Amino acid sequence: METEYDFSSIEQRWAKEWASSNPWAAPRVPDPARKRYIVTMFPYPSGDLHMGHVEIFSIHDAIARFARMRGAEVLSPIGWDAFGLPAENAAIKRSVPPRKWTYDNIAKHRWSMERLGFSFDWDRVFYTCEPTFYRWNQWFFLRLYERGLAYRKEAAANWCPNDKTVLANEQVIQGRCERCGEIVLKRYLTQWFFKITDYADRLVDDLELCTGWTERLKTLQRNWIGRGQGAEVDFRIEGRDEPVTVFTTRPDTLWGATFFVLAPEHRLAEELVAGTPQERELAEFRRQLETLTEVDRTAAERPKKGLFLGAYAVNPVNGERIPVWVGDYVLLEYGTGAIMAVPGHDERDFDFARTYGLEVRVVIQPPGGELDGATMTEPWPHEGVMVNSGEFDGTPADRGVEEVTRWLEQRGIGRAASGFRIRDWLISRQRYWGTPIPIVFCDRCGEVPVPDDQLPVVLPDDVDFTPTGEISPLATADEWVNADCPRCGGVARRETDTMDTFVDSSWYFLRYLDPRNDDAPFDPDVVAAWMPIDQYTGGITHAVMHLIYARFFQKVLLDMGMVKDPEPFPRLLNQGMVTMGGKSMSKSRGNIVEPVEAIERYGADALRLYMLFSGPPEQDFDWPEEGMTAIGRVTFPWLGRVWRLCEESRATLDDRPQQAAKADDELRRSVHRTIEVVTRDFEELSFNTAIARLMELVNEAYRYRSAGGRNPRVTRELVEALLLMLSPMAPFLTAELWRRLGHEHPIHREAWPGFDEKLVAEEEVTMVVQVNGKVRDTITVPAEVDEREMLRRALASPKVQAHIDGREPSKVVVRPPRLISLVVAR
RNA sequence: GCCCGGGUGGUGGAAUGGCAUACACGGCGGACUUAAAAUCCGCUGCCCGCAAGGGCUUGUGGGUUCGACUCCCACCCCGGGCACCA
Repeated sequence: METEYDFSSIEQRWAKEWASSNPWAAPRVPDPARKRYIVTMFPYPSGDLHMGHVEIFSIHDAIARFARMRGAEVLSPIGWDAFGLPAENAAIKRSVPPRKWTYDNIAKHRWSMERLGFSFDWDRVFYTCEPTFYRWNQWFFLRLYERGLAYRKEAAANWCPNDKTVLANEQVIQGRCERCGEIVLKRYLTQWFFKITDYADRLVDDLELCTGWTERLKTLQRNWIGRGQGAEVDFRIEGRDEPVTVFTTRPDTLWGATFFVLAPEHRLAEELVAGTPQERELAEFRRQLETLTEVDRTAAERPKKGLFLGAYAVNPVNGERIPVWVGDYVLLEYGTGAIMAVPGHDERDFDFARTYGLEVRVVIQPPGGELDGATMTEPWPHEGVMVNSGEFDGTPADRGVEEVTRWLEQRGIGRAASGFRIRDWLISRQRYWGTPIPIVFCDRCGEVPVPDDQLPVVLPDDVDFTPTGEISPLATADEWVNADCPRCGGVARRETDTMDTFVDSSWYFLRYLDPRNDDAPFDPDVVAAWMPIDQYTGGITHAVMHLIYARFFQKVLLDMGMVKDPEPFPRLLNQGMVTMGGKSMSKSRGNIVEPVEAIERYGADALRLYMLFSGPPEQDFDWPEEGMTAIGRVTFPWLGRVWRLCEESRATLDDRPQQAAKADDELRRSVHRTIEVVTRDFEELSFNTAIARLMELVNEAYRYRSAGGRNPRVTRELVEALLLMLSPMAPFLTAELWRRLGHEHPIHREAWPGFDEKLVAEEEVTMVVQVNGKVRDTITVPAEVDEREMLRRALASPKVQAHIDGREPSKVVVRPPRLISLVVAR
């Protein structure tokens, strides 16, 4: 027997054994009834792991290990999201090639993961910066291209002057670069997009299938996609043949449209003014807008500016002639870039109308109100009854929306439609360390996709990757850029932008299932056997980036017939952030806490347990200033208690008599009750309470021993159940003690303990007696006590008598066997 | 402005409408020790009281109920998302 818990040598020995044998390899194809695919968002390798990683991997690993013990065939893979900006930035700063920097960090990550005992299937590891992975990014790009889902266009793009690349909308947070915080500028560039807007409806609708998502996350995604339901209406412009369509969520207010507004950048605007006195004014108007950043242009209090174009539109519902303006509050990218303005019932149109002296007309009267367009000081954007609207007068506005839409459809001048806030996904990046886009530009054939059999387009190694902001670094690699046109064999140049790294993370979880496939991204049959992911874990920070892109990808693959599930991760646990002083840990803030010190001082088990015990997984965890010493006060001493309990039980396992004392019996009951509750805690991913229950059990075992309890069979049962339940959270200590108990079979292959129903059922319970809603006494009663007996015992209590004071209860509520509530008149 | 999430001891946190404050940290006391550490055993929401006991308490105010941290209504505060999106 060893009284000293020598965590360091124990953990290092087991870590070494596991690293060399990969005990957690999963089968290629699982038994469908028993499969559990459990994935945690793969890390980006900058530096070592930090405490956020430790928390999420500890949660993930507890889930995986628990599932295995319950008889599931578990796949718990890991890989690295290895392309991306930080590698380049670090490389520029220290003149180390990005590849080397990345691989060095992956080595650190892997060492820490093994040292922390995470039970990943190491046979399936891959890095996204390897051609064997990214060639399939290129392959998918070509499939999207064939379907018209990947396209190139000139548009105003978000440009980060610090990172010298464009960004997707999702990577711009309040006008600033998600990565570096720099204010984002607008630049007109020709860029590649994925047509995620084609899937916007499905991305909203299928949130219904994400049953294991929090409301919070679903709201985030709904807000981001921003679906507005309404109608499209066709307006004729005087002197032009083809109509102009507008989008509105309020077709019921159509009769109140008193002018028509185009986005300043709208093509139609320049066509309308061509050759008129307004031509120069419009050019000037546009020039002034261009100097504004997105932040300034959308600033809330900025007064609206507009310009009358001298043209007129015709309102299709009443034939009225209304002036056409451009207005800086109308966005080209939303809806059709053109609106019907209803100043009586829209905040922005009202402001604009008052600024330029345009007519305000009331077509919705609020209940009891008598609005007057000439004198009202604010619009009425709420419900009411339609007026001045021809045959619809008297219709309530909410019903009017539907009825007018139907009416428009019958006349062929409008139709039901949705507008979306989400924009197509801009995937081009003017940086080096990413997947080359498999397109060449031929002088004769133009834009030509690289044929499948010429993939991968390998990222060249010796490139000056310093971003200049003018051209992509790859453009300087002449030898690489110059290529033969796949179509005509003539002179051509490669596309020099690389793909957003979120392309990699949009399907990496499918590659784990067939990681060495050289003929296809994956075998659809293998994927069908493992998918969908049974439990996904990761941070909330990816709510509108990774988690939307990956869902989009999955739906494209569904349409291609490559996968069978509409949603990749119907069950998702968003663990909270690990912060310090309320701020998220980041390199630039210098508040990153790495796990090495904790592992050295207290061990991996103590650290893992500490992260799990600190609160529910989805809650943020503020790492305390004295976090290190907290581990030394909270979980480390308790592991010592477990150690001593088990080792001492081994020393006294032999010669004691085995009479069934009452204390022995009680302890056995506690063991079985703990198994019942802890099992439920694991199922609900409530690891903090699971640990609390195990602590209680250990406390009870100590009390039993200090009261002289020594029954070897009871002690053994307790110790074994304790180790089994603790093993998913503290794998090293439990593996060691399990072996010391004499087991040949490793604990991680043991079955999760079951409990005896008869032992869990209680013989005696504490009955609570309430008088007028207040607890006045607690009485121990047999579990099968009946209502009459409960009343008899309650009334026999002197404490209860003191409060009812001889009066007859006017009402008695009995909830056998735990509660009786008496009501007496005061 | 719209939409989510949250508010419980000194601290992290626990509670299918049924003993609020489990478990743990911290604090206080005791045992062991020449002593300290480690370990083991107790006590620890607030107020009144010598005590027995009583009163109060889950952001605030109301409501439903025999009974509310939990359900309903209104409000306050904190965190997050969206926001000139027609």
